[in-house]
Amino acid sequence: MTKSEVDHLEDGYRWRKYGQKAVKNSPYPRSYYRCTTQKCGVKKRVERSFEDPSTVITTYEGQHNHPIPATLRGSININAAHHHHALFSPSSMYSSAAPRRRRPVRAFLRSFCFRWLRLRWEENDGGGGFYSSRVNVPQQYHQLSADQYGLLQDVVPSMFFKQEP
DNA sequence: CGTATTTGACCTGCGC
DNA sequence: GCGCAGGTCAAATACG
Repeated sequence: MTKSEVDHLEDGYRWRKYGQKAVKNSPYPRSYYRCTTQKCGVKKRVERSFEDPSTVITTYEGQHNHPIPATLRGSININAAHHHHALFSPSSMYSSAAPRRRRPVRAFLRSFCFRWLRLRWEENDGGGGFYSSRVNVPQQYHQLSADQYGLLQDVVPSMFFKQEP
């Protein structure tokens, strides 16, 4: 979920739109995209929240079997960082004070973890919020820079979501 | 021209 | 079955 004026957020990959449908009980349509890289079956859905029209909901399905296209590497979403602030997106990897300076991934993960925990806490209904209070960032990710967001996207959810019995 | 998007038709699963 | 909702196809269209 991302606060954004624009519907389609730059995430480092190339997408081709293949459908759009009306969503019941919502004035906003849902768009369907496929990754344009051959043999990569990743899809995503994009829709605007009808409870909170200032946020867009992007749902990814599958895992990319290829790196981020070279033409987009290193220039992800720098401009968009001024217009919206994602809970977890490439734009949130750049500090607002110095948008063009990349933050180390480990620092980014810490701040993301904090925001994520706070959000879960705020919306806690007593039933479903599972979380870990500690984040162990695998060693191999310490040296990654923000332009390797695609790799992070694959590992971050498994680091943060801890299912409790 | 080649490539991406638009958009109504089509398909599929599900509840009744 | 039937109707609805979600998901996909593909011909037409737009656009560089």
